[in-house]
Amino acid sequence: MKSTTLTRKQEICITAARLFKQKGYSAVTMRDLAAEVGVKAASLYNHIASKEEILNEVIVNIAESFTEGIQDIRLADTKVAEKLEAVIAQHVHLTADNPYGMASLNNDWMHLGEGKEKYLALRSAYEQHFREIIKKGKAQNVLKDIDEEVILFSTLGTLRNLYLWIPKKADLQRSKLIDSLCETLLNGVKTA
Amino acid sequence: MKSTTLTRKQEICITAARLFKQKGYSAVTMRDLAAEVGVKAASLYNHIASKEEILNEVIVNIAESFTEGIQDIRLADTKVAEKLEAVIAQHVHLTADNPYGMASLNNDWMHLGEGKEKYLALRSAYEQHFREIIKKGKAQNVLKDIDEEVILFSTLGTLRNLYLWIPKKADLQRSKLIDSLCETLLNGVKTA
DNA sequence: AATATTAACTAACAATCGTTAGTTTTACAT
DNA sequence: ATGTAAAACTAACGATTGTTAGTTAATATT
Repeated sequence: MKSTTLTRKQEICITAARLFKQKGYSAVTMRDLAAEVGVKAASLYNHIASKEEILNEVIVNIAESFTEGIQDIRLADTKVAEKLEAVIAQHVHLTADNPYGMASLNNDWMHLGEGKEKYLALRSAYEQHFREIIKKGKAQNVLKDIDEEVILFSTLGTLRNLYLWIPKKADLQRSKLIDSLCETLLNGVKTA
Repeated sequence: MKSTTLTRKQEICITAARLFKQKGYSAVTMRDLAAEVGVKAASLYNHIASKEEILNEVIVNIAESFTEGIQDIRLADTKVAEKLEAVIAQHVHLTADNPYGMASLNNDWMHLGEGKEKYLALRSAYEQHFREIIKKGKAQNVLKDIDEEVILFSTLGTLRNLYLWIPKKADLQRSKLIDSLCETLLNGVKTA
């Protein structure tokens, strides 16, 4: 049943993600969501099992993309510098493709029910892959001798916030953004 | 009535901030908060006017500290490089002093009522001060010719996420953290 | 000791929450 | 045209929400 037209379920989840970004999961009611979809609240349950399932749908798919992506990057036969650039590029692409979902992933994951453990495992795995790339970079003297955790969370902090301002700068081309971010994050903002 | 012992109102707001970080403003009920304070829900209203007032109390004070601080930094008679380091240091200090409040400020500001405009004004002012420092840095060739907005939001992205991992790395000394962050954010992570 | 104030309590309110049941409409295959 | 399945609807449920009213216990002031 693959097609270019969206399933009603997909439409519900996409609309939900947009509302979740605006007000957070807990503040979005099924009646809010239904109104935005153009339907009564009860009708949503012809397509989804629960509010929580929507959140699962929104979050877990993205989390899987991120973790699978960085695993591929880590295992690829490339230099550390390229890996880091690839990680940045992946963040830009996945965020630009789904900025609303990224908001839920960042802010509403704690409201996941049965899927929470899976999400947390994916996040841990993601961070671990990232850490290993950084370790390798330090071992090869490609990266400075700065605390690994500082490098990790500093970089990740910027990348995890992309969802907040990518939508506001829609004019900025992805490739330009990726280049600027690589320069900023890897080489710094100060002149030599 | 200044003293080292906390007002009950302060105790409520501090407890609330901690819960807000865990579950978000909307998901924290007055009964949750009351239980954590060790009191019945109705008793909270002897000290606060509404749930919303608590959020105001938590957020607006911090926002004022940030904006006043960066204004001072911008207007001070210092070099741009020092200003940037001061901004980073301010973020570390204010976040370490109140990581829970920072979570609310980042994630729950949209639930402010009457105080929302004030918050948004403070945030805009903050970003504008930051932008001006960056502009000056570029004009003086202290900063590279990278898109101002990329520099601004990249740096701010990292700093705004400090609340997430400062509590997890309580052992890391503030001065060490500030140094590492300055190096990472300003000079980058790659070796020359 | 008597009084006034602060802050706790119980009980309940109207509103809203996610969700279910039962019914009617829509759309498509025969 | 007819039958079937998908998806909409109305109505309502029990639970929970923020908050108020009224009362009692504790604390401070005179």
